Amino acid sequence: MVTIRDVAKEAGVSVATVSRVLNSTGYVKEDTRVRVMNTIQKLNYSPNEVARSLYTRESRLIGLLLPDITNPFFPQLARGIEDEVHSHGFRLILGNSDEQLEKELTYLQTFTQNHVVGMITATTSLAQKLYEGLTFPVVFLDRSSDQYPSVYADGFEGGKLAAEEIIKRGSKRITLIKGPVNVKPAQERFQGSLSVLSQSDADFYVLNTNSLAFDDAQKWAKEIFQKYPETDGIIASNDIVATAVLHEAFRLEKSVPDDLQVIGFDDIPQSRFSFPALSTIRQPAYEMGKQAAGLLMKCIKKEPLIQKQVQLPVTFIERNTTRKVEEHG
Amino acid sequence: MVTIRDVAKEAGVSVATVSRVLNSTGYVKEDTRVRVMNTIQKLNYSPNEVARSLYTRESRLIGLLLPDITNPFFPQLARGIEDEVHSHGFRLILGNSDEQLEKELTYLQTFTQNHVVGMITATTSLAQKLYEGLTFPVVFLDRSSDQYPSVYADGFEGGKLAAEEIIKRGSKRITLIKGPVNVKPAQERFQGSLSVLSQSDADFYVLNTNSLAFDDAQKWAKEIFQKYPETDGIIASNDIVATAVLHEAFRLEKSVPDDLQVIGFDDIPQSRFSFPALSTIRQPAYEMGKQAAGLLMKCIKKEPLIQKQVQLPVTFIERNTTRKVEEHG
DNA sequence: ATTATTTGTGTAAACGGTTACATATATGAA
DNA sequence: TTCATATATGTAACCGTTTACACAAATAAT
Repeated sequence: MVTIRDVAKEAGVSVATVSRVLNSTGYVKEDTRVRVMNTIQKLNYSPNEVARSLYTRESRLIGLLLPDITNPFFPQLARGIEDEVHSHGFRLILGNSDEQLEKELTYLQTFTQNHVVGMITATTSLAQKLYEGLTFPVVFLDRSSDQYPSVYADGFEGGKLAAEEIIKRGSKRITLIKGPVNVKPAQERFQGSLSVLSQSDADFYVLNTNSLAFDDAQKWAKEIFQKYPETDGIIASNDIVATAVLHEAFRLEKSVPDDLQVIGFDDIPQSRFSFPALSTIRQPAYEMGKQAAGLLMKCIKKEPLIQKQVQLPVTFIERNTTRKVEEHG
Repeated sequence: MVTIRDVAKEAGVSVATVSRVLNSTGYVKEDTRVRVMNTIQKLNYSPNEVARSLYTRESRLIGLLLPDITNPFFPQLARGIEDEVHSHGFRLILGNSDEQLEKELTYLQTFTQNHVVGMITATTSLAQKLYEGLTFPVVFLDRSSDQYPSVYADGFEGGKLAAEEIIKRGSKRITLIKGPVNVKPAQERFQGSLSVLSQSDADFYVLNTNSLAFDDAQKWAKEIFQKYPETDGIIASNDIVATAVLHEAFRLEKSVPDDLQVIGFDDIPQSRFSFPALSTIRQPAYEMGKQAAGLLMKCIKKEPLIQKQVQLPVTFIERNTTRKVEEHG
């Protein structure tokens, strides 16, 4: 491995000078600058980030903690983050927490030990105070926090929107799927929908669930049609659950959207490929990731934050699991 | 930040001793061992990975280079890798290459500069020789290589399987979607299917495409039914494309699987939620990730590899976009 | 009792950068 | 000319670990 000393010797200067041209700091004569640059090229030298990081006490790494990259909502977030931080010269250390405290701790330690300059977490921090001792800035994503900068979609509004749209389109016996209690965004949506439903003249039934995973979704779907067969509108906790519901509805030969309307949440990429294409409340996942990363960049560069909390708007994406509103006018 | 010296002083020993208990190397008396351990606990000391890495010249980081985490096939791979390496105490630096040489280079440099102990790449290495100068082991995933250890599914066999199954189930005018030429696994599948089709008595039409992305898939789908409206069987280059095809078929009110059979490739998680549920050739993505990581672990630990190339079997997942074989006898 | 070996611990030199400080020369102002 | 300042470069300390080496005490072997 070629070190800064090799370059210095070859170029006939001191390591300090090489360091100066590398970082464009201090004074260095143009002649020597090009000489050093040439030597760097010639020796194919690339500075050791670890050594740099040891002295400066910070790396160019950013920690990213997600519940589970396998859940189709998160790759979008991750990609938005990656694109943004990459353009600033930072790289990501990725961790899946599975919403388990232990794994979360492991990664917090990893991030600290590796001198990350900041982190973004989309995990329901089971212990917010874990983050207090950290020496680097933290941005919460897909979770709100009043202590820390955070980026999240307006879940409550999204929940309201879903309920309003489904009512507006004529559902009278609505099933509201309540996501896991420990997943905060899911609860906010739930509360939003609940607030609308409880003031409407529609009957409604709340189904309690404890997971948002593929494998469980089908189970909930079956359960709904058993327990509440006359339901004519389902507000799912996310698109995965909605898709499972759709699937089950087809199996039971229910006609969507004529006899049954379904609304999802998230607008994951594959939702528009379901049949019928899923109507859903869209969270701008990629954008959320980008914004969270942007916020973190500012924290890192110690620029003042205009606003610590960024709440992104949700939108109703009208596709084919809901009826056209004109039809019902 | 509490350092090893703080611990040493507090425990009344030298830094060497602390290091010894940390790494369980050399001799250290039981009394002092527990004393040091207690001090570590008391001061909440956690060793600085960067300093460690500088001296030992290796970190506990592993580089992971993917084409695009947003493509639903890759999160599965990533998760398999993460689970495996995590259990060995390693962490991941994640990069998206978008199959661009420049980004690939950036990450190769990042990995080197950060002293990763190894890397896994699922990118079509545009320049295999880039990997020659690397100081750490590399495992290719979802790509075969005879130089480097690699883990991949049997794409050729998968392609054959798809063609065989669709023919067996009675399609006579088959459309074969040829994925992007630069995506090797897609080409292998294509070749596999081609080899079967060309020896069969079915008519077939090959559609050239240059992307596997969501956004383009719908375009190809429309194109197929325009150019070859009488087709009664479509072999898609992956599940995303297959889903788009399905969607378009529904729009055109084609009956699947009665008038049109569709087979995908990959078996991404959401494929079983499409309607009709997608028949597909399954690649065991999670398992592939795990195996690749396992191979890398062995390389890192300098254990001998029993086999450098791991080819995982593909399987036909019979769902509802293909007819039952009995029906056709 | 003497020597060899095992056990236990400390000192200081790495690892490869960055930067405070020292020094020297060039340039400009008085 | 003389002093102040800007420019240019080098020396060495430091970041927080690991480990080679030295040394001493305890234990085992003769």
